Amino acid sequence: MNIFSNFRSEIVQIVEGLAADNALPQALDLSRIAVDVPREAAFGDLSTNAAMVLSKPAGMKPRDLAALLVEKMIDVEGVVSADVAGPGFINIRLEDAVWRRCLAEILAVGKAYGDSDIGGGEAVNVEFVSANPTGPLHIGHARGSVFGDVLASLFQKAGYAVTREYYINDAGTQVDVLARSVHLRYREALGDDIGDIPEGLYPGDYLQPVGAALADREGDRWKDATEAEWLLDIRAYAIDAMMALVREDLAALGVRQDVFTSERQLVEAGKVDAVLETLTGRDLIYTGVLEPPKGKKPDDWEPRPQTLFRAIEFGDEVDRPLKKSDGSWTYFASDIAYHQDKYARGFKTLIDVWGADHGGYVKRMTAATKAISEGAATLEVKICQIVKLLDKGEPVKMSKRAGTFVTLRDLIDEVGADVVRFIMLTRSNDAPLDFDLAKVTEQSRDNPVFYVQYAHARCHSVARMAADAFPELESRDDGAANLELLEDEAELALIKLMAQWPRIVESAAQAHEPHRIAYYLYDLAAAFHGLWTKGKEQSELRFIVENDVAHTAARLALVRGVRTVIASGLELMGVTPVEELR
RNA sequence: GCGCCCGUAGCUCAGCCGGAUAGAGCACUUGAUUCCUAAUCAAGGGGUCGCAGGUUCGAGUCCUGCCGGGCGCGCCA
Repeated sequence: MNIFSNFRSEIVQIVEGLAADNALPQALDLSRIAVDVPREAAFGDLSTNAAMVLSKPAGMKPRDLAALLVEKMIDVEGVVSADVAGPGFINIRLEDAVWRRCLAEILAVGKAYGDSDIGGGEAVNVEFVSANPTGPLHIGHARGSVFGDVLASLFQKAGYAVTREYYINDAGTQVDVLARSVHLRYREALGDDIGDIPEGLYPGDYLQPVGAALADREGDRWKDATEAEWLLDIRAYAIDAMMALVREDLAALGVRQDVFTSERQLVEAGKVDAVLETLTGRDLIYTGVLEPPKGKKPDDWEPRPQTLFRAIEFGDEVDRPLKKSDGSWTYFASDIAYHQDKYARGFKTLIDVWGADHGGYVKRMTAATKAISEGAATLEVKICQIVKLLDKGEPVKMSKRAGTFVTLRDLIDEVGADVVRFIMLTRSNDAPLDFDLAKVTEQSRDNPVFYVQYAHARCHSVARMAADAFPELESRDDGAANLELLEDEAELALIKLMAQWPRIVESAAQAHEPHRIAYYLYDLAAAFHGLWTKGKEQSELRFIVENDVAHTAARLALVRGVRTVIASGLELMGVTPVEELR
């Protein structure tokens, strides 16, 4: 049940009824009608802009049209009053019973509350992380990982058929560098003195065990061999080892992707040649010479004929190169094939989650997606801005050589996966994020993870205390509670906030903004903490009322509702709701 | 030089398809604890929503120009 969308349907029916009676024109555009929560609780429970958005096409003054609508609205089930306000808003007040029924529904459906079918089972592909298989994930990957994972969960809860996907960039020059780095570690494991890691190779310690395992398995057969002899084998081995590392890191963060697509396999299966042949057939690929970028001309710039994709025709600024000078495909070329592959697998809605440093790449990829699907598929790229790692307000030095940790795994070991996940969603993806190691484990209102978890734990605490005070309540289910005993404004306000959960889920899914979940949970936690303290100041409002099983049962039902919604939200974020804080 | 993102309270940031008197936390001031976890709560001060135009019944939100910060800009991914 979603009170807001239900009521919107009522309004639409009223307008259509008036049109049928010729009191309003036929075929009005009703799409802009919205039902919201008024800014001030004093205005009422719901408000709608219907009269204002329809006034012009209806040829009526907003307030006159509002008055017409109000006449019908007061007859709607559950409505206490409907009033015209301001420029033509209609404020609606609902019977308390409506809100109590809402609570009853939350208790009945549990964590499924908030599930929606607006997705209609539509297939959505969310590609995220897609880090190069050259090392463990670092803190920068953490944000994209959590963002993509929770966005996918949101789609699921909103009724879409989601695929979580990881693109393995195992075909470029980076993985050759990886292979050489591993060969060095392999020789090291066999006793060679390798000295300092040469410039241009990966220096990380994490390659030592990879080299050692290789030495164990293969002996010294490649020790003094030429690169041509070992490159393919060691590269394949190293990529597998790195992907195993990445999967472990993702698992530690609670992320599990459905599909891993290998760039190399796309290339070897001829998918790149195929898609580019198709585009060539449509005259979207040509050989031309690009202008150097103005104002920032690379030192070694020289005009050169290149194989180019007509990205300009699809909204990009310049046409984009597809081939390197050595004849191999650019990353862009194989990425076109990859997106074509996703489209061919039936996805018309594609989402890519990228880091801020890839922002300059968005237009060409959306252009290419339009081209390969001939406009049938849309790609939306979500850019996650950088994460600034701090400790007590001071930036943490990100030296690879120094002991300061930078990997995702170290971060998880330090503060826990739940904290990492929650904090990564406390900002819009467009805004840079400060991740302060000291602050995120602090137990204060300033730390949203703690604040929300504390509210959830308090809900459990009340239940534990109540079980002692009223053992007979344990065997009773919430359905037996008389919710009419919930009369205080603060109690009803809490239910009204919970009633917003389904629309929060829907709007966050539609806007592709998982951070709204975190903000909502913070608000709900604040309302709950407020009611708690109110009970300290007015003892008749305490959840557990001495010698009054009925009131206690009703309030326990309310608390269970809060707990359900918070737990539902936390689980959507992939965060474990805790029952006790220590 | 061009493109993308950002600019909202002293600081860090929310603000849903344009909607009513722009919100939260921190910091500051004051108050609440024999009592379900005070790890919390209540109240108060604090704003030219970067600047200037435009569209609209209505703009923090949309459009244009400018200013400031970040990221990126042919054969890295």
